Amino acid sequence: MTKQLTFKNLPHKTIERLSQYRRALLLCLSNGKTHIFSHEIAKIQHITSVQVRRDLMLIGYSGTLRKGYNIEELINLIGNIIDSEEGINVAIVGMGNLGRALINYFTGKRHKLEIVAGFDTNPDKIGNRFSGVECYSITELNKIIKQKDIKVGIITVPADQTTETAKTLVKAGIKGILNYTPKPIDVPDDVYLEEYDMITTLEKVAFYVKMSDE
Amino acid sequence: MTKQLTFKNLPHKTIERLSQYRRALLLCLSNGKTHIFSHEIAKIQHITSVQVRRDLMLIGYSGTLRKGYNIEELINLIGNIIDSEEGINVAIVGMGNLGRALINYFTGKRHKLEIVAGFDTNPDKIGNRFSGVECYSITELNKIIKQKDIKVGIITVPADQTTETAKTLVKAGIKGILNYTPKPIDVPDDVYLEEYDMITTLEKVAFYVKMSDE
DNA sequence: TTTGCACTGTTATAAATTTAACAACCATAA
DNA sequence: TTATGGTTGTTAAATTTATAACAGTGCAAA
Repeated sequence: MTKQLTFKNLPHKTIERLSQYRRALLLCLSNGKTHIFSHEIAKIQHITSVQVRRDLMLIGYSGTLRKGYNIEELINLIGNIIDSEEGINVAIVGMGNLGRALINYFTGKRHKLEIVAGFDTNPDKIGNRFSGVECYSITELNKIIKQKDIKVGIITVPADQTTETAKTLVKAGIKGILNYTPKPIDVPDDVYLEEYDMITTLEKVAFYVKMSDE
Repeated sequence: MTKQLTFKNLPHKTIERLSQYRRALLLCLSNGKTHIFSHEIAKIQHITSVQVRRDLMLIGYSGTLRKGYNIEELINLIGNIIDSEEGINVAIVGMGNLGRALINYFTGKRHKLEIVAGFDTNPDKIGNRFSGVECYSITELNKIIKQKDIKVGIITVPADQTTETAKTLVKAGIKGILNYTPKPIDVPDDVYLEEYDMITTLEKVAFYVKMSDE
């Protein structure tokens, strides 16, 4: 009869929104705000206040009537849910523009989630650091992944190297893969896979723009 | 009683999958294949064959029993649905790593969808070409958008410039925006907006990796 | 022929997700 | 004191999306 103690069955979309709420809340906090209403969060995220309240209900957080939610408390709670206590190490395979862009985005922002290695085949890149992240040869991938206890791999290699890269990562014992190439990959069931295809998204935007014309 | 002639109410997810089917089909075609079964498409995309058949039903395409779908025909049909006949011009605002990565991805691949301009504030970039795309000063944005009839804008600027960039694009009359910064933006109802946040996705992967441990 | 099989196309059902509806609460003002 | 208004938390309904079930079809083998 007690509240759930694990968060294993939170809806996927709720997990995504929690991450977004946290980012928005951190910004509010840095602006000196201490409390926030559900409709304020909703406005920022382009969703309804009901959805916000429902998500917070699912994680068992209660606000104060007419005062809203305590921003700091909520940030901490979301952290307890989505972060791993001991932190998770991440590697980027493919240090081209996209790989380096991702490193810039992340570096120094999420202390519980750190990019600790980059990999590439280009000898000019190997040995260098990009925003503080060292680039290794892909031939060392297996070794480094184990050495640094890397659990998540981001694939940003050219499309034709995607399949091979994924295999290498899986063989090295990676637990989660985020594939940014347009080529879908196959992974064993025990590896969590998320794929995002920028071309698809742009084509979708173009489609709805076209539709609005007709 | 006739079949639908417009595709305005295709599910959003179907639109996304159509784009992905096409990409997979183009690859198959270049490998010399002429026909494909629903379960083959499904395997590539990590979905079920039912879903594939359902999507194709929605767009009114019929395959041949025991022979599958004609790849070339299907590619053309998908093109008729999601592409705009006269093509759509796209601009990228923010020619950092991410912007340049996107240009590399797209250039020369989608003839009905072309990146025709980049914008930045950095004087070192302005006037240069990146993978054939010229970089203009952001002060010229309004002029160039109209001159080149650009309908879609991709935002890849640093987070703190996001809001301003979005405003500028909207004011210039853009019809669709794809926002890759972690900062949500507001746009009028007649502008189609798609936001994608790389940090959220990585945090999601990390969450499910953490969960699989517990 | 006939039977079985491997597909497609479609309708029916289920699952996931969002939205609506509303009771409960309490600060404030009349 | 009593009403008003704004906000939370929760249950119910609607919508969207995915899955299952199955009829229909025609090739291939017996």
